Amino acid sequence: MESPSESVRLWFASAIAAVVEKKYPGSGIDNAQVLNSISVPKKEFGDLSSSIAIRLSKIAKKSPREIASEISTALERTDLVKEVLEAGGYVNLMLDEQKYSKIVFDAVNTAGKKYGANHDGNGRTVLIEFPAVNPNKPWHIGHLRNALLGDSISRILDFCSYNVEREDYIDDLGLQIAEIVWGSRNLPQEPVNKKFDQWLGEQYVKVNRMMEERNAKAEISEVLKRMEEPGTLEAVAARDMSMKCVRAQYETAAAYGIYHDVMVWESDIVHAKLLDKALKIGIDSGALERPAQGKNAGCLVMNLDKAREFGKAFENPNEHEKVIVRSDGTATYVAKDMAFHMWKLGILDADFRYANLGMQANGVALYSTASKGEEMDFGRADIVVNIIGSAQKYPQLILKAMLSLAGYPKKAASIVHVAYGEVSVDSGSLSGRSGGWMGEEKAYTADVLLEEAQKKALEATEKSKKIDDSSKISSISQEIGKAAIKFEYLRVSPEKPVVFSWSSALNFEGNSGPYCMYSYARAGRILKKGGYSGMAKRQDSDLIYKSATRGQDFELVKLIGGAGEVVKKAAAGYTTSVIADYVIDLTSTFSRFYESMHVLGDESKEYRMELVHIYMTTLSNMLALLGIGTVDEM
RNA sequence: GGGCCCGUAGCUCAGCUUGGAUAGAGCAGCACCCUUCUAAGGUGAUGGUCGCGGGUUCAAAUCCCGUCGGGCCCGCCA
Repeated sequence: MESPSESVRLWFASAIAAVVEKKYPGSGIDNAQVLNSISVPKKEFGDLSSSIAIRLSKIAKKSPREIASEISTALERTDLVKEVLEAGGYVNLMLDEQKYSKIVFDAVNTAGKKYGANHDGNGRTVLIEFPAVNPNKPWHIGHLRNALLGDSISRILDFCSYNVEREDYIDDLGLQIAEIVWGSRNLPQEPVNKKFDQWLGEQYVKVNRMMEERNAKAEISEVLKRMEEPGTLEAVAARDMSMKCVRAQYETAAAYGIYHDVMVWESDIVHAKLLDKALKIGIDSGALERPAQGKNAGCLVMNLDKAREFGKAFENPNEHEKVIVRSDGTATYVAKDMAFHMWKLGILDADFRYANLGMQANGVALYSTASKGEEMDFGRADIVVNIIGSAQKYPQLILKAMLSLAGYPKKAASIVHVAYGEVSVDSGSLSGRSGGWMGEEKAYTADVLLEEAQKKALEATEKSKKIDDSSKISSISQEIGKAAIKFEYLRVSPEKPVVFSWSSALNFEGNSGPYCMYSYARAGRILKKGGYSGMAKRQDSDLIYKSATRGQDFELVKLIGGAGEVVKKAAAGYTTSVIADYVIDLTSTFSRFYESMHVLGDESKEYRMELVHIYMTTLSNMLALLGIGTVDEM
């Protein structure tokens, strides 16, 4: 499935390559180089441009202008070609606006909600993990970055025909949970008078203070140990409390329109004995060793010197071994992660059972690993995507190196770490331990952020007095609030560190979610006023293309024709910012179009309404990839 | 000591994978545009040593080397 822009680009490349082959045989310029030389120039130069003549000039010992003009003259002409001209050494292609418009309009109308999609994934399974927040506090604005990235990347991959499994990892056996189990026995009982994750997060801050006062380290490590034994009071309490917390966190997720397919619990990984199987593979393959002497004697370690081929990170003069299993026989985090990834990639068959936790608002059931329940076929993924903070790059590298050394280099290569910069606030850290997420005036939680955004949207919607129905105002405002937040998060590339500010997170103008939604609503209104009723079914419907010009309407047509290439780029780089960027380009081009050309004015009406229609389809498809919905009016 | 990331307009960012024509948006500020399809909008002007210094190249924000500033990682923590 090629997008219109891609087809034209490929055609242009092959046409140029044919001329080059004929005029300059043996030049060494191949098709890939020609394709690479093609770009979209400023509109005064045309619609597509190739710089190949500049490259050829040295080989051919002629000026770029001479070569470009030679290529322009000899280039094959088709119906689609209006003109091919040389300018400044470039070969510039100008498309026939009527013919190309028809191609784009047909492509959008044929594909509809699938316009921009492709089959690149070919049904391969992607297991994507996000946000893996510890189950002892509400999602804060940093966790939200993870969740929104994961959600949007999932949508993009799904659009590219991957079979996407959205997985969340729940660490119910971590130190933080042990601390809160300990706290529940030592703190005075307080009633749960608010959302459970919020309540638990606040308790956790109190627990931390008390732990320090009482010097409770030894007691807590005892709790942690007992938590790992199935059936103990501690294990049951940990799981129970974690589940309540995750349920509350998932209310937040649902409010943002974020859903998962399966939760994997650390306690179930332990019970399913994944670790033993994984370690056996590690030892048998020689990836894991037992040093007889040195500081790590008695441990099971990975030899970092053997991992040098996997990156400079392992050329560390200070560390030559990574401990995988401690001398007391307990497993480190890395060990568990290795086992888990062996499961994700289908290297280990786990005896996971799954409980159906019920239908979510998106119509998909949520499953959770459990001690008993159904058998399901989660895992066995072709590609594993982990949305994890940049701080964990090194552990992720170790994981991949270890899988390679254990004999699975291809599987290791199919693990993708989408690393994102941490979100911070002026006042400091968002840590759960210190309670930094609680803020001073307003808590930095995903819940509060959404509330604030929706409050602001409600004020703006009421103020504009465009809508009468109050329930409609409320539902529209909710969408707008969500959109504002999502767009602000997803428009920046993930590695960029972010210092959170309320004013920029709640941006409603310019490059923003609400601006895009406004553009959509505005377009819809034009069609409504114009009495648009679908592409003209008349025999002579092709006549509408006579109205196409090379003005702002064609700028919009070209941009719409390029949606598919944008999606491919986003999927290839696991990045959402290219979509956001494109959407801004699209909406502002649309604004220029309708400001400069009256849609319902004259005999061009049919054509222009159809253009507005395909614009709406494209915009809504692209916004959907960011998890942003559309509204009819605002 | 070693490694990774970030540095582009006053502010927030895109562009860097794969080098190409005068480096793009938004916000703020300036001047305009609501009797004409919704002003959450549009137009115009202003604003840039692409951190800095070298190198490669016909051509560098983009590639290479060095350097400065900021952040992160390198544990028998998770």
